[in-house]
Amino acid sequence: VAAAPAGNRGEGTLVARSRRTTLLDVAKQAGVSRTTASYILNDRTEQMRISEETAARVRAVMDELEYRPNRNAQNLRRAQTKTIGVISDFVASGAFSSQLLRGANTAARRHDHLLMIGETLGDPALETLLVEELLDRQVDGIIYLTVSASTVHLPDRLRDRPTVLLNCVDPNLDVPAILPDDEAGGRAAAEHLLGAGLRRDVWVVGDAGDDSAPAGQNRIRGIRQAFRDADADLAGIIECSWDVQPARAALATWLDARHVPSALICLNDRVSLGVYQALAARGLAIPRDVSVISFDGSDLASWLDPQVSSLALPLTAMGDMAVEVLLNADHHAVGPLMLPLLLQRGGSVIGEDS
Amino acid sequence: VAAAPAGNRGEGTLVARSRRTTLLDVAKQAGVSRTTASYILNDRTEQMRISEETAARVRAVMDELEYRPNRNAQNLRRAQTKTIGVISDFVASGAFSSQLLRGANTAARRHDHLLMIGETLGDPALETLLVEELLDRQVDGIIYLTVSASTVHLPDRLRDRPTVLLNCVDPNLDVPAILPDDEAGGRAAAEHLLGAGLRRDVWVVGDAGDDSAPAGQNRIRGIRQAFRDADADLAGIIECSWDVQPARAALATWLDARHVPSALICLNDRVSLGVYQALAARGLAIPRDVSVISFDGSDLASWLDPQVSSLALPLTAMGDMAVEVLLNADHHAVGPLMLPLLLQRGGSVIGEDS
DNA sequence: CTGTTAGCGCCTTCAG
DNA sequence: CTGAAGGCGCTAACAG
Repeated sequence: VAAAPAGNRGEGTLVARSRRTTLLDVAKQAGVSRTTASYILNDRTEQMRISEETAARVRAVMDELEYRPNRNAQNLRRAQTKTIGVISDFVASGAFSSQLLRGANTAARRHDHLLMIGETLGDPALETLLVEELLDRQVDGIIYLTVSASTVHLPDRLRDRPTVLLNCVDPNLDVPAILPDDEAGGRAAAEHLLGAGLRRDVWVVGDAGDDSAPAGQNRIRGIRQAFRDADADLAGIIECSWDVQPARAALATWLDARHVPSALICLNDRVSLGVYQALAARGLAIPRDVSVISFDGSDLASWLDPQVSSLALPLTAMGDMAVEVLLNADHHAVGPLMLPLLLQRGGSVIGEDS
Repeated sequence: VAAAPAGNRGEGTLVARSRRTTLLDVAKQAGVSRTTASYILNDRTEQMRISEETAARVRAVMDELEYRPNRNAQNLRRAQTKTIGVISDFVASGAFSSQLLRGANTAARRHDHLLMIGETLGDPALETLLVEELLDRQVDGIIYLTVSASTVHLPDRLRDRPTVLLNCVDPNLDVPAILPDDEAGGRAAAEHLLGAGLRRDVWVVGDAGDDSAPAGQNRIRGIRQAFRDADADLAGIIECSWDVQPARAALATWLDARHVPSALICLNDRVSLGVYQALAARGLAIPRDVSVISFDGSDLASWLDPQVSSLALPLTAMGDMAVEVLLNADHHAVGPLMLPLLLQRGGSVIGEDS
């Protein structure tokens, strides 16, 4: 017995787990043919006119034996894996991508799929590698997700595979893409202020960004539209990058040089935090002295005091839709699909009851 | 020819993608046997005494034909998949789990593995289902990750599979677990204050939590130890749950009833934000009037003004280590493995230069 | 180094 | 409903 081990693991590095029960085992145990068992396993009893009782019997045996089909065998045979690949630049960038993932995950579950993720960390070489890897594994489709830059260049290998862009677009719009409707969001934000009677001396905080990240431009365009439609005037833009410290600093110097505005539209929630800090340092109260409205609808929005009203990105819905589009192969419906931002009310706009 | 289609897609729903090049194609093209090609593919040329030149030739053909091995076939044959399953309760809960995932992901890459993730949303039924699903797919191991409760009951199906617990432990400590060393972190936090001469009137903000989430207890224990060792006294604990509003409210009422403390130890960064808000409302300056130190080292810590000094959880390192332990099958090294928290300096403690 | 043979577990004709 | 047969693409043992 002591000498046995060397012999019985002749199968290279193969794990010696006790052989799993196979479909043949089930068939034998139930006294039917492997063929029949297979049909029952795949719920194709009707086509083959298999009686309900034998089907039931076989299923009982499957339960009893705790039979589980070998996914790898199925995969090999069917050349598909009930798996969706996700290529993402930064999975770890906060709740942002996480929520997209959650949406995708639950939708995938609905269709009996699982997600396989690869994080590229913005490295093109790593991206190529991960795409290959995913394709090798015969994923049924790929979701290309990005958090930072919104305009991307889709890897060639994906051109002829089922692919959906999530939170980004490709210059040649020949692939379905799921995006937030920032322009409509901008309109909604502005209309919310206008509805509260804030028609003048309203400023945007944050810069428009460049073409590769058009969210800012779109939001601002929507804001301008709404003001124009209401015959009101957007006072201007206080330029700063979209983060806490820059916003804090920019608003502080701006307040030194100017006056107290009636309302501020912050291009994201982090900017809002900076704005809150700068206003607090001046002893200005929100919303009594200044109203604030924001974008993103992240946790941070609800942490501010008072909570900032924010147009929430439909992240989970976007992730969800990405999977649906991918699996329903509505590849005819190419081009961007825009989901609306939803106003998440806080108490940062005058007249609001939080 | 017009009648052909009905016949040639007899293979059910099988996708009709032009047949990929197979290992046999490569072998033929290179004028060697399939066997040889296989050995070369798997870098086992030495064992089989295959000449360098034929190996090179075959590899050249592989490149030329853009040959990629069929992972499903390999998987079936080898009964392993170079894939790691991740079971997580809430992937979408902020940067927290995301960073764990990032660490795991890069480590997996190092070993040529990919991650497959299942989010249970805290639902036991869904958890069971996902575990089955992952096991069906023959993942080489599973990382069981949790964000909320730290003490979990590992699904039975995982007992006899390679498994690593990430950020949690199982009551029967028979499975490797990766955890942050909160007690040492607590000591470090306290020592940082003590080193700044803050020896009295130091309060903890946040409650200890229950046994299922021992982070609070551990941090507090560490804090007490350090104070005891320094012959100083921890003044007490201001109880509140670990979130912004509760902390803000608790500290506000506490300040009403008491006095201005010399320093506050916040049990996480969200509590710090609440504390900052309450102090600001009283016109108290940080760190001039009150010093603050915190735990987690999240983005939020760097957003505060001044940045709060925080003991950062080693999240990516934890994710990384989880994969390493899993793949190196150091399953002998069972029981918890604790990684240290690192002080991330802000400017919230008196005498610190931010 | 080659060729053969065998099989991983499953799915799908096709002829009973 | 059955049984036989073929094959997905790759790996491995074995006898040349």
